[in-house]
Amino acid sequence: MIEVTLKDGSKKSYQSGTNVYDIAKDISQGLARAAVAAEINGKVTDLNTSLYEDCTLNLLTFDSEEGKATYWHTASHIMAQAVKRLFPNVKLAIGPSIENGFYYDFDSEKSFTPDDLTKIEAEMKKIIKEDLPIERFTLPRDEALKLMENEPYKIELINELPVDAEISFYKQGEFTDLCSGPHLPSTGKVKAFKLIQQAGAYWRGDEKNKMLQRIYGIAFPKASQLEEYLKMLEEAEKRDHRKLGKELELFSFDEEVGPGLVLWHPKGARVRMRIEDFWRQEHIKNGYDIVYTPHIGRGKLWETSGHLGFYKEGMYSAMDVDGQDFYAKPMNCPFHIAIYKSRLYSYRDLPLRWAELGTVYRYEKSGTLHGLLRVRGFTQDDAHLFCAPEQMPDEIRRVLRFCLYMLDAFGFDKYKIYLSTKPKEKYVGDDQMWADATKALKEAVIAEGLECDIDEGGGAFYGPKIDIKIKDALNREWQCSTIQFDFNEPERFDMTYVAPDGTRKRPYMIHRALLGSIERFFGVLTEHYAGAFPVWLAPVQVKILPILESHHEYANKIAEKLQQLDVYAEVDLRNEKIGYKIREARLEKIPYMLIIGDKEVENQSVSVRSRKDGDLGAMNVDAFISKLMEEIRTRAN
RNA sequence: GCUGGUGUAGCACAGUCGGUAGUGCAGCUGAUUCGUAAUCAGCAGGUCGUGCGUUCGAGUCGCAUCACCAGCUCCA
Repeated sequence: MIEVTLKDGSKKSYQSGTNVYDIAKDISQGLARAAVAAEINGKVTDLNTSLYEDCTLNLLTFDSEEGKATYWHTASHIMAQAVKRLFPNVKLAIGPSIENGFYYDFDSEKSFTPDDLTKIEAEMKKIIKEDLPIERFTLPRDEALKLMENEPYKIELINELPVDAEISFYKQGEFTDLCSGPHLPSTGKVKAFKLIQQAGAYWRGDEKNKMLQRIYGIAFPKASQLEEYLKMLEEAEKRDHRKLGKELELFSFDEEVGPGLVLWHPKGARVRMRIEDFWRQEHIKNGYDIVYTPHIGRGKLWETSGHLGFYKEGMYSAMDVDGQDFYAKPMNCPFHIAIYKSRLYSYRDLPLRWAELGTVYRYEKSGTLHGLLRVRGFTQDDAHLFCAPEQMPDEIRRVLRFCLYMLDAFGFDKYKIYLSTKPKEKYVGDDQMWADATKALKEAVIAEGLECDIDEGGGAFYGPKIDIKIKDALNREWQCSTIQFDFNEPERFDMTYVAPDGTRKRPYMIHRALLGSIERFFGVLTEHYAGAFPVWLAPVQVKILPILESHHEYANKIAEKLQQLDVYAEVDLRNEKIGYKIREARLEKIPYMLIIGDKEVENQSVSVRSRKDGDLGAMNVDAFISKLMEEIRTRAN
């Protein structure tokens, strides 16, 4: 007999060799039905694992992260089995679970059409109905290779497994796949599923490799959960900044102007100006100076900076100016360095913090453009910090704190921080510099009580960096803030400062963007607020709705008063019913509506309707104004 | 750039078997003078993304191209 300790701490005895699934049934039929995998002594494994020793056992349901992963992984195997049945010549690559569902990559002569996906779905339903038991087995390497002799990608994977690795397979009916598991006990466990889309994907994510056919899917234990998920996607679509940008007249693209080139409409520009005004104010408060630099620069500059060597594919081709090459800037740094180089700086002048809302142009592959989130011309909220080595750790902490303050001001409380360290091969600067800089970055993150993912070797060749990514409506991460060391350019431009001992020393240079690019930031911000910007950012902050023509004069007077206070106020003078005007103002997501009728004119008051709380009743005009101004001043969310 | 999909009025969409285009909203005009999410009527609006081809005839079929959408790769 063995003793099994359950999650709640209770212990039960079973015959050695008892299957986990049977234990689940012994605990309760409901649990057995809901269980998808088991955690034995902390290790996630199949439900039909037999136990031979005392252990702790935790039964995982779909609700757990591991449970979902197992469920989706099995769904991907079912899909692969269906594809193999329908298209026997297709070769299998890999098919993992992902954050939202699963995919499987196939090497197929033809790509799958939407029609094929329907057929595959039908075949999957059959496989689920067959309720094939899923069995795990292991093989020694030579036998494993023999078994997979017709699957070249699997051969490649087996050959790369460490010598001592256990090579496991999962078999369901006629279908066997190399897989470490775990899996559901049988195919019938998968209930509701849907194949979402087909897409091309390079083998191992490398552009140089063959493009495979990937099919994405999602699965749930209940049909209602699938429906809910699909509904959630629909809801997310409503928050899409591209859709809102059109509806709220914030920005547009024009085919004739060119892809990835943003046209900011008056309403979008109003929001942008508020962002930029705030940004400028805060930079001045934080010890920055503002600089302005040109949009193009001589070829020589980009040669010195190294951009023509390392970043050429991101730059637009040269324009001829009096027989010389000039390039549109993909980055602002060489110009800021040029300002630095215009005179001699002493250690007493450091640190220097120079910021610019610098508009840059970068060539992005056509397939990567995405609304405001990836464009070809954008304005970075750029700054460069030049400091002495001993000032560096302090500067990093400062800039990180500033960064978090900015994100917080815009209501972002969920983001992910990545720390990228020295690349394995190509890099500049000595190891000590890299170590110091990386340490400073890491300590700054820790000092702020935050966590970060380490992207080992993911730094640029010129220095380590911290990136902060924010998620869009569909949960996709977009890099906004970035703090990057640069060991390259100070060297290339031979930047120096005079040290206390009179010698020339090389300053540390740090690139940083807090919002990233105004375009991208505005895009994620729009999705974050679902277009309902807080009062301080709203393109129309107050809309005044007179009921009758006789109220127009008073309404205009209030609008004027608000405009004098730098408030975006509009009056709806149309000959429409009040309900209609309110409906439109609501669709425009305007934070405050002032309804003006006989009563208001008589009492010199306004009836306030807020976007958030509805009808607030009548209010003295000055009382409303001070409430509004306070909300703007505090940038209430 | 690659794989697949989409492109019809300002916006959201319909358009059968190939027979020269419709609906709703918005717009304009008129009527309506009204208190917290849509008053009524009339009018106007389109080289069906663009080009070439097949056909007696193309929004519809084929090819090319541009743009957009999802994903891959890349990145603020």
